[in-house]
Amino acid sequence: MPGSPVRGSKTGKPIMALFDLLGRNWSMGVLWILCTVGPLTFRGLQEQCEGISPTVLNMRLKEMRQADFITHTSDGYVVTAMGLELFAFLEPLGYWSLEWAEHLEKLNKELKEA
Amino acid sequence: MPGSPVRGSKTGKPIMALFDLLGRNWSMGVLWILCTVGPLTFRGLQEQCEGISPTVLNMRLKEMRQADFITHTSDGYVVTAMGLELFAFLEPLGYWSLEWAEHLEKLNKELKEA
DNA sequence: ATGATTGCTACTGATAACGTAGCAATCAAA
DNA sequence: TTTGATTGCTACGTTATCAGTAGCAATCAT
Repeated sequence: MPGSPVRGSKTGKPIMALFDLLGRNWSMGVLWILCTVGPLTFRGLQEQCEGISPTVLNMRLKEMRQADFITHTSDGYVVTAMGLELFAFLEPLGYWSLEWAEHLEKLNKELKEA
Repeated sequence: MPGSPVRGSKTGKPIMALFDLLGRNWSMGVLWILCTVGPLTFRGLQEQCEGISPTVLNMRLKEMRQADFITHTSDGYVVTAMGLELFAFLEPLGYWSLEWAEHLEKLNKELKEA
C-alpha cells in the first residue's frame, strides 16, 4: 500500500506501490477480465484466468480489495469506481499491444534475413 | 513474447504477453526510471532501483531488449521508440496514483472512525 | 437428504527473486 | 605499467512467490 514500504519499494511512493501491486502475477489480468467480461464468481474467474491456482487468485483478490479496485457483492466479484479508473489507463494497451506484436514480427523477420 | 505461450498465458494474446512481461518484478519500474531519469549504466540503474539484485536486473534488461522497449548504447541503457510509446500509457498513472493514495487514506480513516 | 455451487484453505513441489561475492574487460591516470 | 576505478555482468545459497491438486464448510435448490 502507498505510504508504507512494499516489496520492490522502500520509499512508499504511490507509483511504485501501484507498480508493485500490478506487477504481481495475474493482477492486471484479473482486472482486465473483470472489466471486459463482467462480474464473476471466484470459480468463474479461475476459469477465465486459464486455471490460475486458487491460492494466488485469493491473494490477488484480497490485495485488490484492500486497494479498492474490486469488491465482492452478491453478483460475485466486481470492479469498483477506482478499479474502472485504473482500467481506463490499461484499456488502450489492448490495441497498442497488437501493433507491438506486429512490430516485433517485422523485427524478427529482418533479423532472419540479415 | 506475443504469439507464443508465456507464463500466465497459453493463448499468446499480445495483451496477455504484455501483461506477463510488465507483470514481472521491476519491469515497469525500470522503464519508468529510464524514461524519467534518462540513460543509465547497469550500476546506475541498480542504484535507482533501490538495490535490485543484478541477477534480476539483468533478466529484466534482456527481456525488455527482446521486446524492443530498451536498448544498450555507449551512453548506457536507453528506451527505444517502442518503449517511449509504452511509457506514454504508463506516465499518466504517476499523477493518478497520488489521487489513489489519497482516496485510500480517506477510506482507512473512515474505517477507523466507524 | 442429496447434489450442485461457491469461496475458500492446506499441502507439496517448482519457479522466481534476493543478496552477497567476485570476475573479466575497459579506461584513465600515476 | 601497475594501480585504481568503472562497467557489465555471472555464481551461488537463501528466501519468497507461484503452480497444481485435494478437500472442506457454507449456502442453496432440488
